[in-house]
Amino acid sequence: MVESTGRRPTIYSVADRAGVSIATVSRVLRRPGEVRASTRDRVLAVVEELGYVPDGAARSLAVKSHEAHGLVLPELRGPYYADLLTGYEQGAAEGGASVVVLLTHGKDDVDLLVRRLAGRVDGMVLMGAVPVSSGTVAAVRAKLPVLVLADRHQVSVESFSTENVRSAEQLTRHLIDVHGRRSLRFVGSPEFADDVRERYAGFVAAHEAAGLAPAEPVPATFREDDGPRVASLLVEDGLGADGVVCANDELALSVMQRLLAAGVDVPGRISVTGWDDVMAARYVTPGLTTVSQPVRELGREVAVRMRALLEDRHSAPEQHVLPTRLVLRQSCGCA
Amino acid sequence: MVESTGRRPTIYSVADRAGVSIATVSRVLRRPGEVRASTRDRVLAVVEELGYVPDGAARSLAVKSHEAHGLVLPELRGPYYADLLTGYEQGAAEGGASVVVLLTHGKDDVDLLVRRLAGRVDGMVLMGAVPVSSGTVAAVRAKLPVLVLADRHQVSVESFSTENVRSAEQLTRHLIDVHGRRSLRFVGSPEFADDVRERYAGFVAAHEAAGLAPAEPVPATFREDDGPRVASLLVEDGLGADGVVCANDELALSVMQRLLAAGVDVPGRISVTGWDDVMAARYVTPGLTTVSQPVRELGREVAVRMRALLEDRHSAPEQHVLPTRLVLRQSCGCA
DNA sequence: TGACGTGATGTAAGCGCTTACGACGACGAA
DNA sequence: TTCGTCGTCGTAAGCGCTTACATCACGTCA
Repeated sequence: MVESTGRRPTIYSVADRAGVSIATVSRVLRRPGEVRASTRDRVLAVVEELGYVPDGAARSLAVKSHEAHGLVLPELRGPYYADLLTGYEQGAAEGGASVVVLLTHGKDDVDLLVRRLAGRVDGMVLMGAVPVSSGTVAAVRAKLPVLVLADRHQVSVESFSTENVRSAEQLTRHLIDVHGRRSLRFVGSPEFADDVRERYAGFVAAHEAAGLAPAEPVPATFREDDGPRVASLLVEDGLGADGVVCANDELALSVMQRLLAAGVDVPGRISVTGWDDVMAARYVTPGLTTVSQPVRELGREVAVRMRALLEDRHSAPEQHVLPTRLVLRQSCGCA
Repeated sequence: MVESTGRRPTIYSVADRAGVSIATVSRVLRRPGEVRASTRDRVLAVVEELGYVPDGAARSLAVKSHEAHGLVLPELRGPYYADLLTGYEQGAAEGGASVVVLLTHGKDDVDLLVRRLAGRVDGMVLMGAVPVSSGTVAAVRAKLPVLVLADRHQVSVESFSTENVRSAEQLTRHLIDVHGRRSLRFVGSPEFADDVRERYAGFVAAHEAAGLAPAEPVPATFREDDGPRVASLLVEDGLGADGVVCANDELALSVMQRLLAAGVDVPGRISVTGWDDVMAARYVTPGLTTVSQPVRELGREVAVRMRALLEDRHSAPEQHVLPTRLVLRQSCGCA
């Protein structure tokens, strides 16, 4: 039975009722081997009876560890962040840590929130796209290990990301070499995020290797809302383009749908590719050619690395890059 | 400049350096109005100089509040949980609380983890599908407010969910009345989760209202892996069925794709419907008829309610049900 | 001029844990 | 018998905050 009279039970109530000292109660819970079986059982019975759960804050204060990691993401749309969180949570849980998530989208005091978060966790991972000042990052880094995702700008801070440049180059070359495309457009804003920048860099590299002049990127956010605009832009363009390399699947799906709705033959007249390999990519017609990233593994590896950092603070920052995989479907022109 | 010599700064270091007592430092940070402007500035300067961030555990211990909520979900696949988390995080953040997520999938000591979590948060929301013992739920409830999602089984605990029975009935009736379907199958395991049970109940109700005999459900999980099996089952069945009501979109998309691949005319020969309105539902051909749930709002409302409970513990448990919206596309037979 | 608010700050008592250290009894060896 | 040794457990000192209360320096007002 759970007692619900008045205040919540503390280690003192348990000790009292079991006729032992609080030290013994603590030992029963943390190092059962150090206490005699008979007293252990007695204490555990009381713990069960009172429904005692040790207070995490008090424990954290005593052991000087929050047993929690912070994960700061801009939002949670699409499978990318969700998979990342899933992988990270798993990796953190393996080390007995829980993860507290902070979603910055729609909040205007991100810097304050991040600082506050820094007081409640042992380590923090920051998505590159998160709008946080470098001053805040510095302050937080001085206090605890920080890992950054999908942003290799700052060499001084350790980062994780998936490969972008070479995959984008490979994808672009596929369109040029295999499908004979000559007038490609890149959709996305390279200045918006580091990974978009890298994907565009790969796009450019493939053009240069083929002796073609790369077009300027067509600016767009990651949202599908931008699709219609981009699609009509392409159509009004008189369809000078014969291929569209989009910064992510959401954009690609939206563009492709509008193109098809406008009677444009995809991929006959124009190829469309995305990035991320979302679920919809394999259900649409034509199937969307895209790049698949090992996001879950990424999350897990970051968590594992974080745990290592927490044990051994002094190791040089490294830049980790995980490989991606080109997924050829029909939207590029493949059968 | 951030000082990184030795230990992290505490409220004592700040007080020392600013020549005030720790009480004043605390006041500067929490109730700036109560301290003279000149000392306030002096203290803030030191705070900045040392890069001081108050320790959350110590604060929690002193104020007896963790300023955090626990959110326990089975996993994070698909948009449902992600949206839920997004909405919840927003609602919690408005009250100054952060949210720590616990994903139970793949963990074998869920009960222990949930109990431990209960020691680090002020309130907890549990997804109905989470595999946690009722004993644990009782223990946690004795300690802090608990809200349950998508599971109205336990009347004693307050729950939130989206409407299922009537929407499912409406959807099924649409297939029967508008599209003249006479032999429908329900795909999903009602015993698997409470919401599936309710959706099947609506399916049955529509049949009874139309004087038809409802078929037994075709068991399936929420995963798309089950799609092929179900599809071939339907085909081997000689296509006695002329419609499939699936427990969610993932299942529906998978079934539909297999059906189409087998040369079956959807929706001509057989209707397919889902539940959730995932992104893919509006990109596939034919567009997937489904039910859209206000998941984000759900999350937010749960968070708001939790905040209310945290302030006023003694209010009777209520059962909240949010309305859903039928989204007619082409997979049911509509134009 | 002295009693008295008033505002600003310091003092100190917790909050509920963990753990180093010491006390104590039982037990085996000398 | 006496003296380690060892297993078991209690004592008490923190961990870094918040906040009730005490204190103190100033006007203010009669």
